[in-house]
Amino acid sequence: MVANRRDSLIDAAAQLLDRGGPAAVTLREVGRAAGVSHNAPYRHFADKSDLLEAIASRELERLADSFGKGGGRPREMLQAYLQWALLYPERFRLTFGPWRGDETALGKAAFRTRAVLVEAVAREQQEGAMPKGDPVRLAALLLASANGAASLALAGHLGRPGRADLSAENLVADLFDYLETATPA
Amino acid sequence: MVANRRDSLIDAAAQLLDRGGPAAVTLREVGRAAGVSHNAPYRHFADKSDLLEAIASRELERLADSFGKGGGRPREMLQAYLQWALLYPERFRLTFGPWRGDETALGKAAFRTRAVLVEAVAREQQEGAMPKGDPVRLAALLLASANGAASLALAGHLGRPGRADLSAENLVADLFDYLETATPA
DNA sequence: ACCTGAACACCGTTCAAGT
DNA sequence: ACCTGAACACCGTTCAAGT
Repeated sequence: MVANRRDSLIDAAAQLLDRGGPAAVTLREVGRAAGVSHNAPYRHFADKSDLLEAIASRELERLADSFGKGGGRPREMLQAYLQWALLYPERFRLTFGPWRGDETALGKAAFRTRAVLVEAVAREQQEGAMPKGDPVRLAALLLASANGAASLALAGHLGRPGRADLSAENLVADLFDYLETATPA
Repeated sequence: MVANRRDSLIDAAAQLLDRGGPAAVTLREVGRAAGVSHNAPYRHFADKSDLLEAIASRELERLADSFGKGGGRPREMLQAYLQWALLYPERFRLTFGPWRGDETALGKAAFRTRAVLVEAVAREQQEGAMPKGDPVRLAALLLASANGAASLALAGHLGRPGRADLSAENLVADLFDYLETATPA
């Protein structure tokens, strides 16, 4: 049942990430959790950044899969996106944080995730439920809004005492409502 | 002309941050740039996080000031926000990244920055240029969208070959256009 | 009150060596 | 091909000591 060593190292690193952020992902602790020495990971990853990148790549693949399930509507996809981000803050920050490489597995996974959303937006447009226009650009706006809403919510930049309605979910819902209003009948 | 030591330490730290991110902000280098020993900063900041928080706090104050200038319209404020974020990526990520404290100077500075935008949104609504509704919530959506657009642009999650129009500025402009269309005449 | 130098524990990475 | 243990340079933080 145990996957190959590379996968088990990614598993261990992801769990450490969830608990304490990127700083808690030390190669010594990763090795200990996987039952190997502290520099055995260097046989599978170029360095620590490469290991973190492998986590992000896996998260993007899973995100694309979750987009595929459900009714295939943009609204549901973005809500799934928010649930994932708020449930796994560190994975979210890592996945959509800055990269280094150009044409890595990460870039391809990100492209696939976006493509699923773009198709859903295009369908919605044809049904007259969203404004016309380039679906790639509209999907980018949706992703940007959800990303920012989740980021600000996690950082405590949205909430203030007595304003529980300022949630990431509500902000994204507002955006969809505005888009619906902006769609000619 | 030299400010007090605390300010000069923040200056040095901010420059190191711009060059190499939070990891490049080592207390040894900060001390060296400020002409003191590597642990003199501990007389002015509780720890490294506290020093980074001081940078973020200062950036938020400056952002609120820049919001105050110009025509006082939300569209211009958000464009100023994007320019700052794209020009100083590391300060942007630090400022809107996760915090620890609750009621620190950082929280107050963030509140002030948001308040300026909220007032501008309320004015726009009264002029019939933006949809009615809670201006706090609409301002939060604007900030979230701009934040996410800048974040994805910086991370390379927006661009792809031959799609230079997928910029943070354009996405935010699209949002303002949708909001205008969604406003009854 | 503010600063210094030494010291501690920790980390990423490299390398010679093992199977 | 994959792993280990020692070693190196570096870092955040603490502490005894100075002015």
